[in-house]
This record gives sequence, C-alpha cells and structure tokens, in this order.
Amino acid sequence: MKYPIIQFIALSDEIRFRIVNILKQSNSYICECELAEILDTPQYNISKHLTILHNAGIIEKRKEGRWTFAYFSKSLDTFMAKILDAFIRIQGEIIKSDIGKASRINNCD
Amino acid sequence: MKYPIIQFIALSDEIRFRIVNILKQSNSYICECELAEILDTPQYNISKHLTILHNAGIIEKRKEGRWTFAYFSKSLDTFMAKILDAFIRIQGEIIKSDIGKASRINNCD
DNA sequence: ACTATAATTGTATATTTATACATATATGCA
DNA sequence: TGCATATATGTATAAATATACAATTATAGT
Repeated sequence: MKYPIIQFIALSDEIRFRIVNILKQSNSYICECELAEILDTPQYNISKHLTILHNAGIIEKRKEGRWTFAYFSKSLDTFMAKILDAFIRIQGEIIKSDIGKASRINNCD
Repeated sequence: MKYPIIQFIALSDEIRFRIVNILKQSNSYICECELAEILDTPQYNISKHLTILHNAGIIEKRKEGRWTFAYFSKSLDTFMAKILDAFIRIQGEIIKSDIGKASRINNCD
C-alpha cells in the first residue's frame, strides 16, 4: 500500500470505530473481555480488530495478568489525535452511546 | 450503518484517497477523464468512486457539457476539512506525488 | 496438577467491495 | 443525422475483509 490510508482503513469498520470512540472518550484502559461485552461480539473478534487498530498506531495494549488492556495511543501524532477529536465533535451524539455501557473502566492518568 | 463512519469508508480506498488529495491540494475542479488518466484506471472506475465520495459529502460534481467536473466540497463541514488538512500534513510528501500529473486543472475560485 | 478465564492464532466460510465488461445515455460537432 | 467523446449504470467476477470455529497459549486461583 503506497498511500497512507492505513488509519482510514482502521476507522472504516463499525466495531473498530466504536472501540476507538470508547477508548478516546472515556480516556481509560479497558480489557478485551469488557469490549467484547459492550460491543456484543465474540472475544476473538475483538482481538483481531485490536490488532488492526494497533498496527495503525491508533491504540496501545498493555498486558496485566490475564488481561490485555487497550487504550488510546498516547504517542499518537497530535494531528491524528486532533483528527479524531474533530470527527467526534462533528458527528455529535450518535457515537457517545457506547460509553455508558462501560462499567469497569479505569482512568488512564 | 448506525455509526458515522461513511467518511472513513470513503477515504479507506487508495484511489478515492488519491482523488480527494488531488482535489484538495490543487484547489481545482477536474473532469473524470483527467482523473482516469492521472490515476491510470478505467473511466467507469472513477465514476463509481466519485459516487461514493459524493455520497460521503466529501466532493461535489458539476456537469458542464460533456464533462463532469469534481471538486472538493466547499460546503463540507469545516471540521471535516480540517481533518483532511491535518491528515495531509501528517503524512508528508507521499500524497503530493499525484498533483504534478494534473495538467488540465482549473482553479476553483 | 487441575480448572477457569482471557487472549491469540490458524483456517475456513460468508460477506462485502472493487474491478471488469458490456451497454446505455448525453453532449458537441461535422 | 452520424460519429466521437464523456459519463453512467447493470451485472458478473475477482479480490479483500470480517466473522465463525477450533485449537492453543498464558495466567490466576484452588
């Protein structure tokens, strides 16, 4: 792939977009099993989507015991972070609906 | 499609991304046949990709005689325009290469 | 050591999407 | 009117991608 569209590909799937949205808006780290529950999809599905998001540099992973926590990449280029900020602002309320479902969220700071 | 990823889908294809990049960076309107030439792909292919970009609200079309000119949407939400600005800045030189190929470009203003 | 939980990975299938091809429409000009 | 150019569209195929399923690895607790 010659042109830099890897981030757009990563964000062009509904489940992946929702994952990023949850991580970004909640500013927290969440384990795979939690994401599987929130998004109502099997865990192996989340696992594969997280790999795609990670390869695009949008999220990071941290293993802790049995759990793998995902969080919005802190080293992500500021511009890319702004892109997502802007997009979330543009799109308004629709993409906020998942946040409430996250019960066991952990503050990132 | 419940979540607002239509723009990401539109930008997640290499040919479509290059079209948007050409239109955005050159700030001009370009006909389909010209795009087909620049991007070295059949005309019907460009036609279908333009439809997808148009449905995502990223580009506009203007018919003039035999030609259909495409141009970067002026009514596109300012934030979305900034998203693309930022992304182009992030990605640097790679996405500038198509611009030189456009010989018959027309200023948009 | 055994069991349960969490995640990963390989493969196979289903779905989606892009592309190819044929054809149709629309315009401009001789 | 006839012809060339530009675009659009329907359908069929090829390619890419997501999902399902099975199996494996890793960790924690009993």
